[in-house]
Amino acid sequence: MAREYQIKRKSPGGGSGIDYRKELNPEQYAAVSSPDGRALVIAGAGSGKTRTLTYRVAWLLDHGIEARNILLLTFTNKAAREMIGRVRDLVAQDTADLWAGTFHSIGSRILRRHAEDIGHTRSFTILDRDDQKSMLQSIIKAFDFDTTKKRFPKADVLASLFSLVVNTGQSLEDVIAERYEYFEEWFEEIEKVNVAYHEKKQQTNCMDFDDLLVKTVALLKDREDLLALYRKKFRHILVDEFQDTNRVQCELIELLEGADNSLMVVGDDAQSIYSWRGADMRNILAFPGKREQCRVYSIETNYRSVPEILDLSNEAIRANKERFDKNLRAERVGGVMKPAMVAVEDPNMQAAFVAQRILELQNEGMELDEIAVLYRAHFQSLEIQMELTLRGIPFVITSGLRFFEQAHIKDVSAFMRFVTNRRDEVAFQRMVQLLDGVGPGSADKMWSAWLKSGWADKADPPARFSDVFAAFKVPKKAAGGWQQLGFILDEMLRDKAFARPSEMIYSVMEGMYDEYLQATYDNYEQRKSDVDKLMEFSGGFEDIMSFLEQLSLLSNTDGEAAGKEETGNEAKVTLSSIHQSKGLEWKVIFLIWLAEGQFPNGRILESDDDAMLEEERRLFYVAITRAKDQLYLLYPMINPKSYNGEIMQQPSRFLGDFPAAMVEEWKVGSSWDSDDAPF
DNA sequence: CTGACCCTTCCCAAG
DNA sequence: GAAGGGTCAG
Repeated sequence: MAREYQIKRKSPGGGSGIDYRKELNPEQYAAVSSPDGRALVIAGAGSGKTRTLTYRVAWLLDHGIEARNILLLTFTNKAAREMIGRVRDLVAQDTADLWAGTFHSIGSRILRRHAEDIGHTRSFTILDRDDQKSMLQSIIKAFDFDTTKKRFPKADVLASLFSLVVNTGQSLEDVIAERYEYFEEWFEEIEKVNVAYHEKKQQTNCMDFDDLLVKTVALLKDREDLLALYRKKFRHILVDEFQDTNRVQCELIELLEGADNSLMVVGDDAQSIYSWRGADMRNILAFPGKREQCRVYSIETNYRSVPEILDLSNEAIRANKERFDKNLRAERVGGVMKPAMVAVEDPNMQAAFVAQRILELQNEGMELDEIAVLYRAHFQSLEIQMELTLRGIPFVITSGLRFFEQAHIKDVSAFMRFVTNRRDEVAFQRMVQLLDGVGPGSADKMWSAWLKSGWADKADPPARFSDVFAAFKVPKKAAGGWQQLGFILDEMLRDKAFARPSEMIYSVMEGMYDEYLQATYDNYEQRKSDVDKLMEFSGGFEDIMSFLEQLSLLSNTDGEAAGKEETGNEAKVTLSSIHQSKGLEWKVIFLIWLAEGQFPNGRILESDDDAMLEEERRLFYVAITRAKDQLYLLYPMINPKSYNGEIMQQPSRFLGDFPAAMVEEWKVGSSWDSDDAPF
């Protein structure tokens, strides 16, 4: 295979030789070349926001700023990787010292360095939603509240509630009153659980996602020396998707910004779609007002969509009251078709239409990876998945479940978590309950024995876990497995250091987990191949701690790194929630389930909350602005599978927000191939 | 401890 | 209309 090798040319002045004026439009250039200080860039959909940010980074590097003095905050790790990759292609400077990532990953990075200062160790575990749930369940169980007269909120409800408290900065009482009023009579108990939850995280050396932000902010507030250090480090801060930052994130930015660092935030108020996790549009709306001498740039030339689609999107968002007025101008000339408005009988017809249209497009020469099907909620993709499978159309799906959150991946990593963080009770419980004959009861006893042994609190792991374990009383049935578990953990140590992540996974699989998978699941092959992918991914890591950290911070949109699909490089259709499609684009978009109660979502209609409905409309806006060339708006008239029986659906109100003349109505009829006739 | 059975809940979006 | 949680017998 030929090797591709490119020389990065350096201009005589030491700069990259980029002709910024030529490669950017005047609006983009103004933002990219902004002087030091504070700047807000309002960049409409498809206006080259990513391009602007990457060129800004290049500009800074070109003007003598060192990579280690730049902090780039993005919404997903994937976005960070892409931007850094593009910067690297642009400039000759080494970008390895540039900090780029999500708020969570940056927080995690800072906290690892100073874990001891906040009562944790460097090997703290990051809890995902599932771990939080287990921890909360055991806490609730231990309290043993009297729930005979009224039911107590479930663990995952409490997890959302506590998360909202943290992300909005409101008190527990206010959040309950505002969003969970039906739990008000449990207020005192909920507060107790919250306190116990925080204590337990501290005891077990664990942090949840929110802690990564909150504890970073607390650390910087608490320690002037560290704050000064990081302020001095991050002279230039850039923030992407600023409209979706929440209060804690904003606080972190402001702390690092200090009195004289440069801060450029980029965003689009029309694309704010995360208020439900605490995002606050006021952060972007109030940004200039809060700062002296803040420059505001507006980028309104759209390069992505044909005018037919862009005009539609401009009309669609106009129905919202809360917004900056802007008018995106299309750079592109007219396309081949108006957006299609397609009423179909039911979800099956909807799926059939999408599939058939995809095949036709493919015949016309369209690559499948230029096509996406977008929806409000993951479950709405079901019929599409089945139909595409049936017709042999390859697709990738961004499911709600992250790679790391699958049971078998979590099982394997529980071993690694426990070896590195011997206070990690959740991991311990998970690990030992894999043994035959061990359930919650014996797991509890074993954990107590482990605590009593004293090894949980020592800085170094025992030379041999098996020796420590040998003294424990275990159920007869589990004796063999228990001993084997000790040996597996021993293998994960090399003298006093840890084995490589890939060696650890190998030990777990060979030692017992492969057998467990075979005995437990009927889709053994699938799960085994996931673990293989995990092992492959782990090959890139020497250090177990950074491996585990990466794993828990990976989202499914960050995707391929953990190797979800990636078999071959065959082009595939993308199926995605609208939220996860943010920042991406395709030539053809199918937007499905445009019915009242589906999109806008039923709960939002029930709540009768204008602000939430406007966010829903912004979501619609995000969806249609993903399309470059073709847009299909689909509306199923009947929903046969709603769990209270078949119901007729009204078309989404969003379809009435623009003049009918802007779309072309497609009348869909159907015919049966004689072989497939139902009668 | 495990598996069978019944009951309730749920189907909103994610780092 | 499935799936997860709780309960009870073996």
